[in-house]
Amino acid sequence: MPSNAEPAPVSAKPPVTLREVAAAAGVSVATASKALNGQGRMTVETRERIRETARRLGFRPNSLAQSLLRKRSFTVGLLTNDTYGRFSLPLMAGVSDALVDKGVSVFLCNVEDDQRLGQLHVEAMLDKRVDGIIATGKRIDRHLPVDLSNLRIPVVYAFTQPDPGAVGLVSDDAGGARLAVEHFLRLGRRRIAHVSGPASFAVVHARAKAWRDVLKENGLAVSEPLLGAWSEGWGHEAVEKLFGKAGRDGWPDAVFCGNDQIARGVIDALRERGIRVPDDVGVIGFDNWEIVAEATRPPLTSVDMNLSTLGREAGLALLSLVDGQPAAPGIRKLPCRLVVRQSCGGPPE
Amino acid sequence: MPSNAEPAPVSAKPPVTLREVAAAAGVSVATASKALNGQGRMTVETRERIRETARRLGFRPNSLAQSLLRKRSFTVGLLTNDTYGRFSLPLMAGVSDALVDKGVSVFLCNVEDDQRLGQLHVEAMLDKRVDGIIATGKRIDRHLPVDLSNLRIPVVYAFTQPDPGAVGLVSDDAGGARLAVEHFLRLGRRRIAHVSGPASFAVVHARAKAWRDVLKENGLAVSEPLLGAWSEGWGHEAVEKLFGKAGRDGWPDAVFCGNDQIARGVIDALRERGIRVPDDVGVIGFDNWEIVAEATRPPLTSVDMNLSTLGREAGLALLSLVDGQPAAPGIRKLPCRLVVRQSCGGPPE
DNA sequence: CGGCCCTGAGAAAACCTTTTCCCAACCCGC
DNA sequence: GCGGGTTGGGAAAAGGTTTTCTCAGGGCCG
Repeated sequence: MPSNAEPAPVSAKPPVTLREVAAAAGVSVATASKALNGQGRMTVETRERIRETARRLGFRPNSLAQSLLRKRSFTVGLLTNDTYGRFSLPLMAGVSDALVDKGVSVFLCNVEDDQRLGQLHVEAMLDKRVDGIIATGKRIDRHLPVDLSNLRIPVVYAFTQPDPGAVGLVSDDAGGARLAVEHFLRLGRRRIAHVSGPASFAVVHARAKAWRDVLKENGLAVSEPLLGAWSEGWGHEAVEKLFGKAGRDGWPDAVFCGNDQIARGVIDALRERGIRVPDDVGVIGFDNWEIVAEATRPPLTSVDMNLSTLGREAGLALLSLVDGQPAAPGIRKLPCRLVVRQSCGGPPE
Repeated sequence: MPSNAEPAPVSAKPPVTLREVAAAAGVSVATASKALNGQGRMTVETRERIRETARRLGFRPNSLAQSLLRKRSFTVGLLTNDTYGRFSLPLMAGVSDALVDKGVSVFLCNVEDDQRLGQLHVEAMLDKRVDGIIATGKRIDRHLPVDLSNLRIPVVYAFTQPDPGAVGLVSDDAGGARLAVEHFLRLGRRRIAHVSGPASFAVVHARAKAWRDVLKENGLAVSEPLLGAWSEGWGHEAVEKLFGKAGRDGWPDAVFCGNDQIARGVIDALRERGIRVPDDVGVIGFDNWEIVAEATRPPLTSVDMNLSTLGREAGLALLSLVDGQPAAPGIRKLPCRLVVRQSCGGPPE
């Protein structure tokens, strides 16, 4: 039973093709193509007439057809296994932002830690003829569960362990740690403890080494870092270890934490003990996870890894690789940035 | 000066085409295509020979060419303006997971709140002939800064305000609030306060209304909800308002919070006042942001909006729209789920 | 006035796959 | 032996664009 007052379908008419534009302008498709791309030779009038016709008809070239011919799809794949963490999102946004302006779109590929899923996504990308792939992870020292080593298209690794000989971008963790410790030193702090995550993370060692190096360079006593978990709970425990012993003289006057959650735990635990932050002890975190850093009391000074810049750089690096520019393989470290809030206080008077 | 010991290029050889497979198998491309797709008629031997040849050569059909012909690209666009929040990530992962198995890839489009960026991305999607678009936001009651209303391809809205007449999926905030309040009631709590976010958010009212409704249905006294910000700080303030007045008798024995950060603030503030959670007061949050919910002391019972399920459903809904199945327009609400931890205690003895 | 070059534009191939139509050969029954 | 049906497989068009080649006409120089 046909309905007689059906609303117009949402507009099923197919997109305008170049052929239609050419017909409407009274030229051949070849000429139309050249007119729109600024190629070939023709009178200014012809070119303008075609352009105007295309505009009037709302012509937009079919990317699929273009890609098929040019062997460039203006598309890249973004692999990640960090779908619940907070690292990948700014990174992905950075990639996307860097590329959208160049007309390149990004396929989101969530591979978790699942080999099958990784395989599936990589094959889908290859079939769709992406121009390149960016691999991203939640850990700088771990591989994604996929083999990207013989892919015939360029690959850039961002915030994850690259294949040997590939180009990788990571944050400069040691530099970030330096930033923090040197900030403490500038403020006159001298007994700077370090509380960080599990020893199984490479960044833990990189940051700890930088912390120790800066202390040594400044002729200060060096102790062992306290390694535990990436959690608030561990921050509490660490405070117990550091400030549990009697004798205020042995207490640190600054704590550099491996991430913001630990720092949060440290600050809370210090307050519960009646130790003032920043007056008695300064605290610096890592990651600059704003929602945590701004909720601590006082707000937390923290090292920002500039992940969206990292993503942006990764996108641009991939693009130049796609354009055939050879890139120096190896790992490029991007600087961190210290975001100063109120957990370190000012210089001593 | 040509180098004489150059390492072999990473393998610049182009992918195997169907034509090559056909030639290798000694048949025409038509036959090869039919053999691989299970179409047409030919002897079992021919079919197997072609398949074997394709396998041996590592043939993979060019999606671009297929898409061009079939007028289906097996790609969809995912628009979001929540690149730093925690809502979009599980949602995006859900979409991606639901689609990858169907061979559909997802374009990530970060539009922030930028009209230009939105326009850019939508045009790129259209040019790339996506089969459909999923629009996602960080707020259920706000539009994305793009017009998706006359697009000739299907659009599904997930966790954002849909256009009238479009299909939208959101979480059932009222249902979620019910879950929380009824849980309190089952545990014997009777004086249940509600602390939530800014009145400018629609969800604040939806949840508050459900809270009030459940109380009324159970013949309990109803007060005004405390509306403020989505922050820990507001949780602290709210505790001051609720528990500042003398007279322990007037105090609530449960607080239902509009999100986990508020709940965190509430729990911390209660502890600072020496009020025990859950013994004296039960607390429930919203969002089930694990990293927060598990860090509160005690760990926080919270309402989970099942965002990855929401994403999955959005993906499937879009797919069936793309397949031409008409979908009932309007907003579909997906149930929430209460994740019980330790901030509510057991039933009273 | 003839040859040459330049200009403006079109025809056709190419990209890779799918699908429709077609054809030759073979088998069967009469 | 011949018409009709079936079987196995190929030719060609289609999808939308880009690019190379070709070509006709006109202007210029000698």
